[in-house]
Amino acid sequence: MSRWRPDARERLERAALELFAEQGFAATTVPQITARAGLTTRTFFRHYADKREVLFAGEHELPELARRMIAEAPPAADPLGLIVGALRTVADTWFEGRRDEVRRRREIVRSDPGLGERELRKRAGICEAISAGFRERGVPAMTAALLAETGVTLLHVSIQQWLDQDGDRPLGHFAEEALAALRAVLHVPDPAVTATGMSAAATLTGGSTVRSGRPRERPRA
Amino acid sequence: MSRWRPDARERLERAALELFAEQGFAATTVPQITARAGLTTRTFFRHYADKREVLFAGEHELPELARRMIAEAPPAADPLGLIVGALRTVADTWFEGRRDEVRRRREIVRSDPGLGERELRKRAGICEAISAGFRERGVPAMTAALLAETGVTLLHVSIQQWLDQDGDRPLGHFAEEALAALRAVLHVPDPAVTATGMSAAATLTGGSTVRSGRPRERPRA
DNA sequence: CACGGCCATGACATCGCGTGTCATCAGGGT
DNA sequence: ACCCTGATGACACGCGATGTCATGGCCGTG
Repeated sequence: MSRWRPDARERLERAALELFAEQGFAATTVPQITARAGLTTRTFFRHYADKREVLFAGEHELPELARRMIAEAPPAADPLGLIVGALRTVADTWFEGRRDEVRRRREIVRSDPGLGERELRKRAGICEAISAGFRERGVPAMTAALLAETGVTLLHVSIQQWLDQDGDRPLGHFAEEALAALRAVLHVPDPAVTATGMSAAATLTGGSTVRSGRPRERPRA
Repeated sequence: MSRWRPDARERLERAALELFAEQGFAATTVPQITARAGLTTRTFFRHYADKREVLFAGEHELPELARRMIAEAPPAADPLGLIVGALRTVADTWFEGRRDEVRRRREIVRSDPGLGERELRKRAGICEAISAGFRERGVPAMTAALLAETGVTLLHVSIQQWLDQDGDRPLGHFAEEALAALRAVLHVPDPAVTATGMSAAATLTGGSTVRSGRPRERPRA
């Protein structure tokens, strides 16, 4: 272990984080990162598929972990219970106590559309894994997909509230609140009002041209 | 109208679609597209922010349309009714009758991770627009976000089933089925079964090292 | 009808990302 | 001692994406 310092990935991630915070993601080049880490550009791309990926390292196992959490749970457990339990576990073991760090990360991701896309892809990967886990327990495909999407949505929505709050209510509280709100909103057996909503939507859609106009030169970052 | 043929965008999109179908998205270069369209590379990027965007042209107004559909509906309408109505409208006016076309598009998007990311971003944009529409009607932020995510999820899940089916049930049927399934799944009390799910999750999470392993050189397209 | 601004496009240059390829050099097993 | 493995450096290169300037129809104005 004399020729190369053994912590290449750690150095790369640290350097990238620093530079992204200092001068933004788009303005930071890979050579800058590798220079600060004492490595070469080629080495960077041996560790990360692209420049964005350096921000999402460490989450690579989440899909597989999520799938196992769902698939290997006791056979008798009901699906929603699994979602709620997983939500609580993730909230406690992954997020709680790291709020400022998560906030800083969110700021970086928000600053660049490309990073946002990558984040969405990661979420979709976890979602698909959860869905697969449910299918392994015999849950029909559509129900499995809905359970997975709902779980991921509940976590995402509650995380946003958790990060935006002024106080310091734990993430779990927001998750419970989100589930309660979702339930409240879906229990609506009022066909008359539903019909009103339909007609309104149809009115707005019917008369408007759906395809027209063109964007000019796009205002990029 | 003699110096330039006036349908630059149409030609670009047609050429891009053809080339993507012929030789794949990644293997197609922008110069190839512009050559077939009789234009230059620079012109391509005047119309589309990046190579992927040429596949998503025409959806640019969807977020604004969605926001208006929600925000400008009759004040008395209940939120879920709006979602259901919008779902039905979109299913009938946007998707119905285009199943093969939508299938082909899905195949292209599936073939490239970058296209998948862009698709997710578009979905997220529509979701945020719907959420904004609900907030304009006074719906609390968390509820608005949940409604929007739920609506988009229902549409997405039902579209997948609709595309995968052998028969030709209309998309609306799948949407109704999805809503019913989501309700059924959420219509569960919170007994001790939740604790079972929790313990299983905790067991799986507790003992495993969360950060380890590294991907080798990634297998790109 | 002539002038001039507007705007879409062409032509050119350039930067950074991402990849293929080969050489180099540690450690470990035989 | 030998070779294999595996991580890294060094170099080249193609393509995506952008800035800048030139060109020349279109259209409004006087």
